[in-house]
Amino acid sequence: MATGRTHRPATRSRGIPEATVARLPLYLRALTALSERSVPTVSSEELAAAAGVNSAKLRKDFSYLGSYGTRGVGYDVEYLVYQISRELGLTQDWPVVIVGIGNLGAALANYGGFASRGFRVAALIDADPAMAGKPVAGIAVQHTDELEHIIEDNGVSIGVIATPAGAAQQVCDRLVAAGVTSILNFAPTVLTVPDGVDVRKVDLSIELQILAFHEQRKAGDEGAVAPAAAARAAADTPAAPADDRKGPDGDVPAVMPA
Amino acid sequence: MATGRTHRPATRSRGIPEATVARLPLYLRALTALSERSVPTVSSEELAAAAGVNSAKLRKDFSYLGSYGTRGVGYDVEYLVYQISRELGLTQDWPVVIVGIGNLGAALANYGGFASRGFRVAALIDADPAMAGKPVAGIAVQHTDELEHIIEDNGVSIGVIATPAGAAQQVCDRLVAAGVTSILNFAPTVLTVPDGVDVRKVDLSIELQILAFHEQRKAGDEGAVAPAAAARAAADTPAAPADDRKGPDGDVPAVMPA
DNA sequence: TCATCTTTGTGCACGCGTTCACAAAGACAT
DNA sequence: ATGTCTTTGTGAACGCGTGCACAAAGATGA
Repeated sequence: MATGRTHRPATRSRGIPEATVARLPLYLRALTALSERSVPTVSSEELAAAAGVNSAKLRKDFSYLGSYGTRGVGYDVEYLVYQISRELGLTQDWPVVIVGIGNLGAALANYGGFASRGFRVAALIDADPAMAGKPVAGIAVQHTDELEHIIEDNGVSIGVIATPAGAAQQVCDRLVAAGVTSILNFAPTVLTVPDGVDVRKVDLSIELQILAFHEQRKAGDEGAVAPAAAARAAADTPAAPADDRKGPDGDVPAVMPA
Repeated sequence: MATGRTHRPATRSRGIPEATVARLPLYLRALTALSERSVPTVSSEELAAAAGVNSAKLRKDFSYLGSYGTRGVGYDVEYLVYQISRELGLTQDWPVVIVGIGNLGAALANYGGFASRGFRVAALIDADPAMAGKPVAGIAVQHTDELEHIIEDNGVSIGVIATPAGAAQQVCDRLVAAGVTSILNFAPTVLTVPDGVDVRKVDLSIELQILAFHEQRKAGDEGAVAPAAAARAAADTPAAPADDRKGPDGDVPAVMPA
């Protein structure tokens, strides 16, 4: 099917909106699930529901790819999986290094999402000499001294930073100097990078704070009657030393009291 | 200094743009750092640089809070820390449950970001009976059977899902039924929730795929399709990680509202 | 008191993203 | 072949977020 494609939109690739790019992985996931169930085609309506978005938005997104749906029928699942994978650059193998093998780093190393689609953990790097050689997720941890070496030998262009905040910028600088041009930052810090380097950040505490904002607003709107949460939360609050203390959110937390 | 604050705008709380809310935690972090260094006041320019945003944007953001800067001087650090904390609802203590204590769940439980500002891990929950009673981050893991019990007893309104994708929706349904109205989802699935429940998702594989897209585009721009080879060519600026000073702009926050 | 200087707060314009609504395109049945 | 029915692709309008640029506000000094 879809053999006689005269030519692809090609030049269109340039202008894919950022918001659309951010949704492509979502579509890809839904499509992959359909593919595994051997569903041949899917309508924008169905796929949109599966991806949790608006169908008009989905169609517009696909239109940027030079979408190839069939009116009256829908989209060919396999074909779309291929197109999106290609567009996202997942048809090639991306070696990735993870720096900072603490709890989070180890969790990331073990995360299946890495290996599943186009990504390969090329190395795990940690500053602690005691970690060197220790296997995590089947890969021996290497010392930070090897960083530049590893990046170059493996042609790594994507790095994941899971170090404490205090070390993040320094690690970032070294990664960039060694040739990394895309960074996924889990450390709660603002990273400064030269032009041409992409940084995306994942920050748990920020996400929680945003939720807290909305949660508070809900409680206020409802006159504090909705969930039996607000009332309880206020009354309760055991011990906890003068929480006036805002720890340096950067350093590895010494497990909380309680 | 800046003591005679007469009254606050109060009613303004309603109309804070979502984009602004998402940046408040960023400002708060920068301000907290300043506070620890006992810096009394800060200008929008300085604070913006520390938070990695545009100064005009920052001023506009603060204006939604009914900002209280002093022209010709800047903002009072302590006062602003308090205002933002209050706006985000961090002056109260939010009990949080983490469901799914695998690698990621354990990492989250150990993460200092939780305890540092207004959040308290009320319980760790896992479906594996073998995990029950086992201490993680100083807290004994409880079995899923206790979920509803825990939520109610502790007045929990925020839940974190770190289970495998397959279990996420079911866990989500139970959390919501028990009274949770805000969910932070780490499972790679689209969660369906009733109106009034907020869901924010953190998805590693999506973040990586977005990076891969840009990485591929960089490589393509350079002419060849050599993944890391071309990348290195672009980043051949040797050393000098000193100060390339460039706003980390051009990239959007990691997660957007579902 | 007045002039000058710094920095905030915001009106305005612009661009991006979302959504609606519908014409065009194709499948399918007769 | 022709008509009907389904679903795509997109033009257009709208709303939100961003950044510029400047007037207003207050500090500071003479």
